[in-house]
Amino acid sequence: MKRTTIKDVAEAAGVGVATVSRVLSGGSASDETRERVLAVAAHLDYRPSALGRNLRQQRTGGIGLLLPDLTDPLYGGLAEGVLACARSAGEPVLVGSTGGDPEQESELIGMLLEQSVDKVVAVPSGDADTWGPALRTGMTVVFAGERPDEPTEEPVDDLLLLDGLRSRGGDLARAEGGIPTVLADDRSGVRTAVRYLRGLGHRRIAYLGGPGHSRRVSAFREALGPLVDDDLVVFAGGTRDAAYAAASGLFQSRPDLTAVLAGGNQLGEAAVLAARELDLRIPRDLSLVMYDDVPWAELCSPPLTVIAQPARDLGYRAAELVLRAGTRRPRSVLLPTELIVRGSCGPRR
Amino acid sequence: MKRTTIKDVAEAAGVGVATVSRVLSGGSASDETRERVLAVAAHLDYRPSALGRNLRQQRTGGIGLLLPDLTDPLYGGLAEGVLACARSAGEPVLVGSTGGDPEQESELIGMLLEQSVDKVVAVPSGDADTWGPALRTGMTVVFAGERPDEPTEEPVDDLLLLDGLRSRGGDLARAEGGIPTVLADDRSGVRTAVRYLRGLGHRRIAYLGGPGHSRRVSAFREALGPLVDDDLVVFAGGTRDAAYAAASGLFQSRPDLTAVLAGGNQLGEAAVLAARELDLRIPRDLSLVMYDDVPWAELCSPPLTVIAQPARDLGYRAAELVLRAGTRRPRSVLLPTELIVRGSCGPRR
DNA sequence: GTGAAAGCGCTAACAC
DNA sequence: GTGTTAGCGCTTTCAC
Repeated sequence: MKRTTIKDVAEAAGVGVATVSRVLSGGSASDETRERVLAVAAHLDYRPSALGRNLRQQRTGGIGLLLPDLTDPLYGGLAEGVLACARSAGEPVLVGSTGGDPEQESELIGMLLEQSVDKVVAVPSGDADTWGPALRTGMTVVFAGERPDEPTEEPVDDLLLLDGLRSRGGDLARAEGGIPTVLADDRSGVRTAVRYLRGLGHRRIAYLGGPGHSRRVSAFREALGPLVDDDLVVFAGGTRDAAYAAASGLFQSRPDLTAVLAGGNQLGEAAVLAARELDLRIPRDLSLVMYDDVPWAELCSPPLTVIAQPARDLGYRAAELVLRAGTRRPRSVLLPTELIVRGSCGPRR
Repeated sequence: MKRTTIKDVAEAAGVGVATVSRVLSGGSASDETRERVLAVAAHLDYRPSALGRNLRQQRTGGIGLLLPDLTDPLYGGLAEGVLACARSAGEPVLVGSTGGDPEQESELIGMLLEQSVDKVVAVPSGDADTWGPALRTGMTVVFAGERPDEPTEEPVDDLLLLDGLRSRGGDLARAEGGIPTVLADDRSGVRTAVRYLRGLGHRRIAYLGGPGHSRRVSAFREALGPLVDDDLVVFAGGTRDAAYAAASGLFQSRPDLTAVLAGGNQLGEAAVLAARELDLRIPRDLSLVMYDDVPWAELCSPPLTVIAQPARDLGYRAAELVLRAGTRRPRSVLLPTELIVRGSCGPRR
């Protein structure tokens, strides 16, 4: 099963390969030639080989997408966004699932490098060490949805708010070693949620977090101010089991808490399950706000009050950024979150 | 930012390029040379370019993955399976999301062709027409999770049951124009569910289906026998809205039905929502069995009784098949389903 | 306007 | 055991 090459087309059309190449990439050629070439190409069902082109041009085109887990609807949505953008640009997308493990992430970066993929959108799991090699090779990378935890998390508003609603000082790029990032506005999302909870009378509010939540946590601390109780800020590993264990442990050790903010949908799931197991009624005994407006939040009983992030947009914008890089100087972007009030929060009992 | 090539390594190691190539692909070389080459390669952080190799070898390697929607946890799980298998084989994966639209599917196939990807795993949306071009070009394709509807659906057990539990006559490959397929055992899954429902006393059982459900429907009809009521078998398009409309319409037009089998998790979601809207209590007024054991099924109230398909395995096995093709003669595979009884079904009232 | 030819990074013959 | 060389399919000078 031999593939039709540019040479075949050239021969069949009685022209040189260069002419075919020109015609197909919109270069100049006499109308007559162009027509003939096009006809022949169509007739032979010719498809230019991306392999040959890319090798020649020293750039693969195509964008890599690395994320922790395709099973999580948040990342699924983000992936859909990336795919949508890539498709409209005619670029193929190479995906890898890291399981939240920096080591696997590192391996996958290696694989992308090997494939000469030089544009990557990632929901990062590793830190600077993991991404160093990629950057050093000249990869264009854009982080989406999350960014690596930083040793010292300074409470600086260093992002450019989307739509120019508000321009903030500085540039995230610097802080990130030059990696543009598309994030949901966690600070505002968390603040809104905390205010809502406080408005309901809650004072003992817990944060149930996962890996990479330093920004959310700092926003949480900031929003809660002097009310923070460090024992009420707990972190779970990346797995469902770890999340459940953390939630269950938290609820058992601190029966005095009256509200929880779950930093992600898997954590929310764990919280619901753990609460049910311990016979804590939501929202009577415990108010719950969950990050991510996944479809089941509405089906849950009671329907869950959530902080919605624009999953798909996160991916779309990141892909845009990575494709535009070089043309436009990439800037980080903050996308708005929304508090969707449903039925999982009640007044402090 | 120039990439290190095999030539650089060769020069730095004082050997020819062929030697480097040999050493790196495990060919023969003297211990001394091998060591030196390896050392130099490591030192230069050399990564062989897949581009060069693939062009030379006339096969891209890498597998394409086409599915309707990454947002659906079923497909997410399937994708994870494919990725896991591909990774252990060191193959990159190119994904495309078709939105269930044959036209987009067709375009994406074209893109894969252009990339010289010759192995693809797909949850197909289109039919023989859509996949013809791919096959004609010599692509190895394996369908997973679903297969194109066939004009005449004959109730023949033409699949090889997994684990040799039971060997069935014939070979799906023929019926599918030679395309091996990895499916969940819908016949048995549906039969089990229907029996369960009938055991509970239900007689007016509806099937809420989506695109590509011909196998499930025929299994449903078979399991229900003379009890089938054609008005109780309804189909929705691929969107959430369509699913909701279908569910709502069904419930309103046929208040006499007492049980529903939703043929997919989005349909199940729609059914729960529509029932709630119409103030039908589950399971008191209406018993529900849903296809796919998604995480939220357990969080729903009441927790949903489901037919679980091994999403991840579906993908993993399909990837295995597509990678092994050529070596082993590909055979279609049926994976078992499981009825997980939770709280969404009750006795006929 | 068009063709010939170089060469992208790699592997597989083929010589030595 | 190792080096030389010829392409894989394509784009891109550079002559004509």
